[in-house]
This record gives sequence, structure tokens and C-alpha cells, in this order.
Amino acid sequence: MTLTNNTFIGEYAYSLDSKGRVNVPAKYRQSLSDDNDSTFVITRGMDSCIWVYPLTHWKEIESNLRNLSSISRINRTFVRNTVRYAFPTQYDKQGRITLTPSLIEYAGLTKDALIIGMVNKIAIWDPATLKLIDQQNMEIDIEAYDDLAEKIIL
Amino acid sequence: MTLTNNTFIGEYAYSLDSKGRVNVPAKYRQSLSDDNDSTFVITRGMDSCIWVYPLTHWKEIESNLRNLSSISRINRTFVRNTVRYAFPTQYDKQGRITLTPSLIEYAGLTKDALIIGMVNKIAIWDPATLKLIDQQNMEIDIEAYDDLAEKIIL
DNA sequence: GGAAGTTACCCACAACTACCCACAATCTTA
DNA sequence: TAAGATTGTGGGTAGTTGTGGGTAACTTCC
Repeated sequence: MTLTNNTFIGEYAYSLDSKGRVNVPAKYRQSLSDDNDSTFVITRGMDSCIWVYPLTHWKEIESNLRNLSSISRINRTFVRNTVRYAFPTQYDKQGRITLTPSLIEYAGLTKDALIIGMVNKIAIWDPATLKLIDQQNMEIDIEAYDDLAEKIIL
Repeated sequence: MTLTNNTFIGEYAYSLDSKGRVNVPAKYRQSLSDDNDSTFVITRGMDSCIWVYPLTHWKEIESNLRNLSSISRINRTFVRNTVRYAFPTQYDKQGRITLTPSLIEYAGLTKDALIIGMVNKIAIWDPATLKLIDQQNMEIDIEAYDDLAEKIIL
């Protein structure tokens, strides 16, 4: 029994195998609701990581995209960029998903893959890349950060 | 069993053969619902690409066109331009569709063809042309783009 | 009507992918 | 603590996918 459907938290360190497969944390598999049919949609995320959506969440995005007319240039561009690198995968009997060479290169993955729950989606990072991004984020707007914290953490 | 009917996402790099045929990604063939009868309607798209509609989607466009009175000059012109370059094709046993010389020229295709899912239709690009368009789009209205992103991606 | 060109259908094959089984390490439970 | 179940990782194999080209039917033009 799962408490929260389609909710992903926590960090997991796995390895990328020679076939480009990464494990999906068992906890995530359990919290994935049945109407996802063991399927995730994988795509490029921001800051060179990979985003992994549960199918139901992706479908919401998709239905929003469906309503954008292709006559507007900005819409066309947005749809194309959003969808371009995305594709659905079912995890195999061992609970792994296969990444494409293109995504592996984008995220700079080599041997290790860090999987981080982002509540409604999952992020896959190369550990070194994430470290770098975190260092850059030291220069982030501290006040804005604290404002957020006060609102949300209580 | 298909998860998502008539939904096309992802990017695929194929080659145009000497007979003007391009492969339709296997994933797209699977997600094409049966009432399309393996048929796509191919036509000119915006920005020198080729648009490929599943038959059912094209029929919606057609029925909208049907309701436009030919008395208005603007309607006549619009109908003509929309329908002019469109024609239906079934994909062959190997899953390929044949493009006309006219469309190949319009899209500037030579050897490589980039196929990009646009959710409710498919676009075929010459890789170099798309690169150029993408560069031009760097000058797009960033704020409007980000607004879209915040609304849709979450 | 017949030649030349075009199109539709078929077969072939290399590369790749999805599916399966195996096993060691870890966690659970009695 | 011991037995059993679960989890993470590796690799083999059969089926699928992408690509090329051959042949017969059909169209077009003289």
C-alpha cells in the first residue's frame, strides 16, 4: 500500500550500465499509480539534467500543448522544443528504464547516475554536474530563497 | 495496446532514400489509431518543413474548411492554400511514406530527414534548415515564451 | 499500340532493442 | 539468527526496426 500516489522524494545513487539503462528506485515504482502503466516520459530538463515524468503528469502537459495553434510562431517553437527530446518508456522486469544516447550525452552521464525526487517528477543527474550547478547557485538571490522557505516550510 | 492514441512526441533522424521515401518512427505507427487506416495526409508546413497529419486529424481540418463560404475572397484563398499541397499516403509494409519531389524541394531535403513529433501532427525537417530556424528563434519574445513555459510545464 | 518513365508492392539483411534469465547484495520477517 | 523475499546489476537471444534494392503493374506521351 502506498500513501502518496505519483509522489517522488529522496535521493538515490545508481549506475548507468553499458546498455544505457538506469534503475528506477523501488520506492518510486511503488508510488507510481496504476494508470501510468509502468510508463515514464523522459526528456531534457533544465541545467543539463534529465526529467522523468509519470505518464499521467506528462499527459497533462500534452493536453495543454494540444490547445496551442501552430499558426503562432512562438507556439510552434515552444511545442517543438518541449516535445522534441521526450519519449515514453516502460521500465523492464528489473525496474530499469533505458535512456537514449542523446539524453545521456545531454546530461553528461558516464558511470554514475544520481536520481532525485522532485515531488511530481524525477530528475537524473551526473553527480559532478550537479555539484557544479550547486556551486553556481551559491550566488542565487538569498532573500528570495528565504521568502520561499518561510512560506513553505512553516 | 497503445498508451496514447494519435500522439506524436520525440525526435528521430532518418534518411531519405533514392525513391523519396522516409521511415515513419515505429512508435508513431503504434500510436496511430486504427481508424486512420495507416494513412497520413502530407502537406507543406510553416517554416519550410513538411507536416504529416493522421487522417482523423486532417478530417477535422477539412470539415472546418467545409463551413467556409466561397463567396468571400479571403475564404477562397485560404481554402486553396491549405488544401493545395496536401495529399494522403499510406505507409508501406516497412513503415515508410513516399514524399513528392515538390515537397522534398519545398523542405530542402537532400539526404537526412529529421522527424519531430508535434503532439497532434508530425513535422519533417531538413536538419540544416531547422538549425537555421532555431537560430532565428533566439530573437523570439523571451517573456512570452517563459510565460508559456510556466503555464504549461509547472 | 508501344516505349519510357513512374509508382506500388515485395523480399533481403544488418543493426538494434526489448525481453528474458541469472546472481549477488541487501533487507524483512519469523 | 536463519530463511526468504526484495533489490540492483550484468549479459544472452529472439524479434523488431531501418534501409536498400528488385520486379511487376500502371501511366504518360509520342
